[in-house]
Formats: sequence, structure tokens, C-alpha cells
Amino acid sequence: MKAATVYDVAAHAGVSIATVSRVLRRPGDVRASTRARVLASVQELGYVPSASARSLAARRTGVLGLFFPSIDDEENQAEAVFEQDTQVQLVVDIPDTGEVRPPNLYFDEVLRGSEREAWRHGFALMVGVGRGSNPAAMVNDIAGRVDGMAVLARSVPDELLDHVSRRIPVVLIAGPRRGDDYDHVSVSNTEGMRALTGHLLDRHGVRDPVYVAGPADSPDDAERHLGFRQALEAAGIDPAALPVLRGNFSRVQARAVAEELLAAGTLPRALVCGNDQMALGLLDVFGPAGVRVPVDVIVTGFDGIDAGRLSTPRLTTVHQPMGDLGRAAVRAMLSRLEHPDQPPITSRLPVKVLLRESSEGASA
Amino acid sequence: MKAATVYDVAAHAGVSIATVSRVLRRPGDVRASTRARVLASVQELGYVPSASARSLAARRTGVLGLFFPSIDDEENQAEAVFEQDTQVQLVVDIPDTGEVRPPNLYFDEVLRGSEREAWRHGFALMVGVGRGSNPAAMVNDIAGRVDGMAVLARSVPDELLDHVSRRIPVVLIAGPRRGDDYDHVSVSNTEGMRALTGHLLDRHGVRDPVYVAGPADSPDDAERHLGFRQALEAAGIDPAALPVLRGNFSRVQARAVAEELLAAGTLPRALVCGNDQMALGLLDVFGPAGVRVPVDVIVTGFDGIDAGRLSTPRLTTVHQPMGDLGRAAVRAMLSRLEHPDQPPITSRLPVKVLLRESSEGASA
DNA sequence: CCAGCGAATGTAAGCGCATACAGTAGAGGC
DNA sequence: GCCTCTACTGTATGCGCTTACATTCGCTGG
Repeated sequence: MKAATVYDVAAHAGVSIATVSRVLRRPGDVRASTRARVLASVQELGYVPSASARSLAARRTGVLGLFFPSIDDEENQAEAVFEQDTQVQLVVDIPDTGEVRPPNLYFDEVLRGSEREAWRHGFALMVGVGRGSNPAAMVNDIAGRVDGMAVLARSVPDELLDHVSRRIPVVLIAGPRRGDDYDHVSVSNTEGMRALTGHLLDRHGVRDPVYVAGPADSPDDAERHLGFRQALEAAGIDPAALPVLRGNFSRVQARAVAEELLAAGTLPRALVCGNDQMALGLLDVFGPAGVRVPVDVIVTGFDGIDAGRLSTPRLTTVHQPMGDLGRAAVRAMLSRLEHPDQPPITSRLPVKVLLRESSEGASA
Repeated sequence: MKAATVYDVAAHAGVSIATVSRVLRRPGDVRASTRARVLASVQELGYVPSASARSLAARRTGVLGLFFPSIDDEENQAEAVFEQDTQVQLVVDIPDTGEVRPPNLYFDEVLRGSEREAWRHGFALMVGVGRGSNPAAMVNDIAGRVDGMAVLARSVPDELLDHVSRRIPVVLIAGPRRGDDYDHVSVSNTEGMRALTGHLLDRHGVRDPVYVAGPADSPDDAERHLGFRQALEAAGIDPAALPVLRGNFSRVQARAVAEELLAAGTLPRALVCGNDQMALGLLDVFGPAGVRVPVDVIVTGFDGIDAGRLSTPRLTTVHQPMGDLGRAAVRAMLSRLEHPDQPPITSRLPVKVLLRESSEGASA
């Protein structure tokens, strides 16, 4: 049972292959009666057009690509076993450390936004998540299949990016600038953090906020840290006079930071974290230790992940419109496809500061 | 600047196109020196092979498809606006109802599992999420692009499924049986619920558990309900003697159910819900109403979603291996591609009963 | 020194479709 | 009754690559 082709349908309907093609692409160009005959044949033969052939002939694939880095530990679960002899297992499930499932929900939302926007414009979406081995093969593979490609952060080395960008337009999502030939989409990291910090200074009278930073090589963290410092300067406070804590964006690492703070015995009025994970890590330690948030110390995050909505107290944070990021990336690709020669565009999406109980309630 | 082709590379390297192709597909067949020359040309010209042409010639695309139904309200956010004039917005975020973002994290996990397994086997993955309008076009489109396709639940009408399955193998994920020609992957709904219910009967001495059912047309719920009844019968209890509550799988609907129960003034010893959402809905009402869980009433769910791990009390539930579902689906497709004529296979993945505080702690 | 052979490379024929261009059949105008 | 114009439909080419087959090259054994 080989798959039916245009030739089969044409023969079955008694027309030429051109007519079959027209019925599918530009139905208006075909007389209604023959159109019906062709469609009947399509139905009867179970014909589904080959996208490969179509793409080749039409010189466009109708697919957009999305490439993510992988941050979780997928490698080690690679060989999970399916062949258990038992269908059900009873487990007394003790509360876990919170680190079990790293919420790269971040990606999920970007993905959903992209997927949606792509189909809305008649494009399919192909996803690749970079694995340890060599992203090169995967990126090349994807690049060969799509009309445009969006790449998250710095998941792809520069020269590889250069290489594929000679074939298709490439859009960078939420990463640092890389050359001036690419389109970028990102969020207002600096402005968001500046607004949040400003709120703490102005409304809560905080004078000694301490920044809990992410990895030194994170451009996102750098931008946020910048916003933090700008707010301080605007309030006449010297940022250099305040300590900075290294948190690495991870929850466990943040717990260690919290322990140290407690050991030192001196808490600042506010701890401003570069992301939500670290803020949650602090809460993990403060709660059991009897440190009251926000009475004894204010804690804030950045990202707006779900867990921050479910924590106790709920986390004040800066919400990034992840879904919109994906959608903006798709729009950027489409725009570039339509106007190949327009100058590179960088779009910054607005963020939203969410004031919740980890900062509010301490003041009047 | 047109994209380079094999011809360009061949000319540049002074070889025939066949040699270029070989260098990329079967490097061992080419002398090392010429291989190096060709690769240099590839690099210099920024050559990325066209997957369309390759797929057409090779008669396989190297892509697997995944089709989801859409359960969330994406339609109305379709026209979200990007052009705000403000980059930051300050919002006092009040605790929400919990219904804001329907956790179709279910899909995300299936997707991640599939994506991972696909690339592991050298296949790319293409995703489609069924939108209101017509899934037909999307499914057909995907079917034309892939070597095999997995479809979630009943997201695709039977005749469309028949149509595309004449071109490529189709695997059904977690849905009801549909004809006997498809491969299926699903989880042990019945066994899981039977085990959980049995635990309540045996360990907690429950004699009158009430089942909170999902939609009447949900095959998943039907299987779970069956497991519930089987456990009762095994314990010598007549299921027909006990009431069943309709919950529709939704959290808000479950809250209404809880209100009614409270109004009636009589609570059973245990409420066994067809999914986690409904169990959480019950908790939403019981907590504020002063009903102690699990002391006054035991509540259990099914699915193992994250929110059940973060609720108070934490939810006893049956955890489905979502990621494994996706991976199993991919394996099924690959297996089918390799052995087109093997009889249809149905694989059931094992589940895990997670005993947490919404059921434990009441007994000894 | 030459036949013979394997390795390396070239030649050429599609893969299934879109589409420019050519052709055909009516319908209307004269 | 003939010509013109429009509306369809058919013919033929090529998209960029894989691959069976033919060819050439460089050696080896006789």
C-alpha cells in the first residue's frame, strides 16, 4: 500500500496533475464540477499531499523553527524502563525538596505562544531542545527544514548561528545582542527590576536592599541587576556600598545563601532576587527558621512562575510575558520573511510588577 | 543572496553533486582528502541541505508529528496587543481563584517526552495544537510532513484519522480504542484507581466512598470509575448502593459539588475524585468551611499534577507518567515504521499511587 | 607489463508537486 | 458563420537531493 500521489488522483479523476494541484491550492481556478470530482478522488484514495514535494517546488516549507537550550537533567532519565511487571505502585510520598522538577515551564510557555502564533499565520512549528552532545547537528537539521528560526538565549554558538543564517532568517529570543544582523525579542528586564526596586525604596522606605544575583554570565541577570542599581542611584543610594549575593539562579543554591545570612545573624530589610527560583529558595529556609516575611525581611523574585503564586507567602515578582515572547518571535520571523531587507529589529516586551505578600503588608 | 545548493558546493569543491551528498550522508565512502575539501566548501558557502529535497528523494521526512486538542481559552487572547506605550506596569496582585491558567501541563509533559525521544532516534518533532476552527486542515498538513503521527485522546475525528492513516502510521495516546488498526499507548487508569480505592477500604476502613466523576463521555474517567467499583466489589460492597457525584473534571464545578455536600450536611468518609482538579476544588471549599481533611473526610485525586503537591493538605493521587506517554508514543511510531505489518499494539504504562496528607494521618 | 579488482567518483534518473505557458472549448459579437 | 475573448485544463519543466549504475583510477598479482 503505497501512499497516493497527485498522479494517482489525476488518473482516478480523469484530469491532469495540474488540475489536482489547483484544486488543492487555488480552488477558485477550477470549475466546480471538476473540483468535486477531484475531491471525491482525493477522499477515495486517501490522498495527502507530500509536503516535501510541495516545499521543494514552492521554494518554501511553511514551517518555522524554535530552538531551546536544555537546562534540566534529561540525560540521566534517558534509559527509563517501560517494562515493569507491575502496573501500579503504592508510594508514601513525603514532601520533597522542591527541586525534583525544575520548572522550565518558561520554555513551555514560550513554546505555546510560538506554536499558536505560527499556525495562526499558516505555518507549522518545529521544535528542537538542545541536548548535551552537539546542538550543531540539530540546529542544522532544523535550519534545513524551515523558513525561519528562533533561538532562545545563547543556546547556539555564534559561528553556527552565522552559518544557518545564511540560509534562513534567525531571530534571537531573550538573549544578549549578537552582532547587529539579527532580529531580537526580549523583555524589559532593566525597567522591570528598576520599578520593583523603586517601589521598595519609595513605598517601604527600604534603604539597604541586597541583590541576590544569578550566574555571572547571564545577560538577563545583568540587565536586572542594572535596573536594581539604577533605582538605588535614583534614590540617592550608592549601590557599591551594598553587598551582592551570588545565587546562580538555583533554588538549592539560594537556600545555602539564606543559611549563611541566618548564620551571620544580620538580615537586610529586603532581599531582591534575580529570579523566582532563588526567592523561593530563601523562603524555604526563612519559614522554618522563624524569620517572618515580609515583616522581618522582604523577599522579591523575577519571572512570575507559577510556584511563586502558590508559595507562602505569595511572592512579589516581575512577571514576564513568556507566551508573548514566543509570539513576538514568530512575528519577527514572518516580518523578516516578508521584508528580507529591512534593518534588524529589536522588540522589548513590557513586564508587569506583581506586588504580593512577600513584600506588601509590612508597611502601612 | 540565494541559499547554496549541492551544485554550488560541488562546483566550489571541484567534485560532482553525488560526492557532496556522500560526504554528508556516508562520509566513510569518500576519500578523506576530498571529504575535507567538500566540508571546507560547505563551510565557506554556508551550505545547509534542503530537507524538502532530501525527504523527497529519500522518501522519508525524518519527522514525527504530535497532535493535541486545545482545552484552554486561547482563542480570546488571540489578539493580545504588543504595542503598549509603557514598559512596566505595577499591579497589586490579589490571590486568584486558581482557575486562571488551566494546567494543561499535561500536554507539556507529553510533549517534552515525545520531543526528547524523537530526537534521540534521529527524528525531529512537529507539534500541532487543535484550534476551534478546523483541525482537519492542520492534521492533513502535519500528515503530509511526517513519517508518523501521534494523536492525543479524541482530538481527531474518526474519518480524518482513517484518511491520514492511509499515508502514515498513526498512534493514539490515552484515548479510547478506535478500530483495531491503530497502535495505542495509555496508562493503567483502572488498576490505579482500584489500588487507591482498595487502600482506602483496607487501610482506612472506609465503607462508603463516594466517587466524584468526570464528564460522562470521558473514556479515562470511565476506566477510573470502573477501577473504583472493582475495588468496592472486591471488598464485598455494592457500588450501586453508593451515590456518584458529577464533576466534569473542572475545579469550579467541583466547588459547587462541595457546597452541595455541605448544604446537605452529610459527608461520606471519603471522596474519590476522577482527577486532581476536582479534588482541589473540594479542598478549596472544605478548608474555609472548617471541614478537616483527612480527619472529617478523605479526598483523593488522579493525575499527579503539580498543584496537588503544593496544596494544603497535599493531595493523595495516582500519578500518571505523562512524559513516558509521549516517549512511548514515539517508540510505537518508530516500531511501526520498522515493522509496518506487525499487529496493532496497545501498551499500558504503569502508574504510581501517591499517598499524601489528604488521605493519610487520619488512621493509625 | 598487463589483466583484474576494489575503491572512489561521476552520470543520470527520478522523488511529488507547483506553475509558466500552451492549448481547447464555449460564449458572445459582428 | 467566423472571429475574439474568457475560462478552464493540459503539457512540460524544474525545485535540490539520493542512489542505482556506470566509469575511472590506482594497485596488485601473475
